[in-house]
Amino acid sequence: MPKAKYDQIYRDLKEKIETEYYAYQEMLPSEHTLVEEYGCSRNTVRRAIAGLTADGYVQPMHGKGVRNIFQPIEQTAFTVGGIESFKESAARNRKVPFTRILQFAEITADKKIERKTGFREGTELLYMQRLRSLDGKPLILDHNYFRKDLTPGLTPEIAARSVYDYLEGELGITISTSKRTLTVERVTQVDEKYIELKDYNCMAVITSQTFDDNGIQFEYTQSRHRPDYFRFQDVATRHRMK
Amino acid sequence: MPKAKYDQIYRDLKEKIETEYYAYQEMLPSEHTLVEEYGCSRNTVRRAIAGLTADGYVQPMHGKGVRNIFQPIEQTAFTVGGIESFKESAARNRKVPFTRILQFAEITADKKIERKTGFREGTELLYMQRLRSLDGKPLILDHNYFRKDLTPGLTPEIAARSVYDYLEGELGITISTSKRTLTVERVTQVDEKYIELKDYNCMAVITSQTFDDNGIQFEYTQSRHRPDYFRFQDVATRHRMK
DNA sequence: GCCGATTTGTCCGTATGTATC
DNA sequence: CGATACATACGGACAAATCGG
Repeated sequence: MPKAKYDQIYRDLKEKIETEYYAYQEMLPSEHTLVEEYGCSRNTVRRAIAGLTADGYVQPMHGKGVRNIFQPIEQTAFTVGGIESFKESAARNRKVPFTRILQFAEITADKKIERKTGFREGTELLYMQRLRSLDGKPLILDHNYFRKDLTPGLTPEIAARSVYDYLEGELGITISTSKRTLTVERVTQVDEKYIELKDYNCMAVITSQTFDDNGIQFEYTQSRHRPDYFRFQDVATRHRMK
Repeated sequence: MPKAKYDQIYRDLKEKIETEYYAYQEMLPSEHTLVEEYGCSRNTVRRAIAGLTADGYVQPMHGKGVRNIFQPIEQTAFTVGGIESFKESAARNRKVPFTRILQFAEITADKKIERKTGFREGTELLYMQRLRSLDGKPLILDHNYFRKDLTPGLTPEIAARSVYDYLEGELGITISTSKRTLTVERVTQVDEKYIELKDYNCMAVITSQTFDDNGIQFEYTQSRHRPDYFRFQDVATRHRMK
């Protein structure tokens, strides 16, 4: 729970933007004004604005001001954004989540697994396969690999509820960085068996390596989504070239 | 061309990480050390490190140091990352690009286009449809909408080379933010006509709204990729909850 | 367990540069 | 040209986490 001042300002401005207290395309108050409003230094205000910029909420313009460029999004499909557990995503998308464990096993990484997951050969791993349903419809098939030594006491029961709740709540692990790759792959027999695919022959696939606050990878996941319920969102800023 | 000191340091460290001058999982020199090396203030060093953190290159650990968590990626498919023109992406993926113009027309936004693109009804637009090939293989189908008043003098000839070169070079437009949505959609007749899809019945689709440095949207693009040559990469950091 | 040294995190005040109006 | 606004940079202070003795 960050009580940092810049984070308070960040959240306050974010809410004012989301609730359209500031209109789309409107200028925010100047940094100088915000400094007086919040009773802080200019650096602190700038830090909050930097966060909103990274989120694609505002765009600072040299010499002119900071423009609100936030537009609310339509939430039809299942939208993926930052690092979230399935449970959190479901709540944000206002769906009722359900998880069914298909497999749960302890394995040791071999060369093949090393290439795929990034875990060194010989690493003790927990492997699980989970079918995720939203509002009763099976939509997502997850293949997880957790480092066993970093996730002690992880049982199928926990896996059916929320692994992240357990890791963050019980074990005190801080989840920090996730490197993700998004591809489109052919359906497998397992996909077909558990997910109603109509005539789709592809799945939207997110593979991710997740690191804790020590920079140690504790998870590798492949998450296979039914195409028509998948949506991934992102804001990019152009890096000045050369 | 940014000559900012923090950017110099950012690039220098980035290169040292990419060339494995610092090994994977190794600690970078402390901020204090870097301050002396580069002859700058601590804030400036910290700003460079913040950039590397956002890129997923390093992970700072309170009280311990900054760890290198960069791993080079295998470049088999066509990898998409930040905001890039097709030409730039092709160069980064070491492929020879070719563009064929399928359509080029001036249109006026109606209600339907407004909903899709975010451009207000009545806005004068340039619409173009382009087939992109890499190493001779047709792989990507682009549908672009540009605001006509912001992109004067844009011809089919320019569209065949690089629109971004023209906008940034000739018109002096600064491209800054892009909001992207990634979905998987069924193939259309146009897809089938121009792209060798084997038996795939889906395409990887990136839709994006791009803004200039005034926060004005000047482009809407839908970019349809052949699944087996598509790869999207991303680094996410977990926001502390509540 | 305590203490001090090291390292990163937060915040402040100020100065100067640059773009806009 | 001056006023305003954001961008960069510096230096200092204190807090919080880590580590070694």
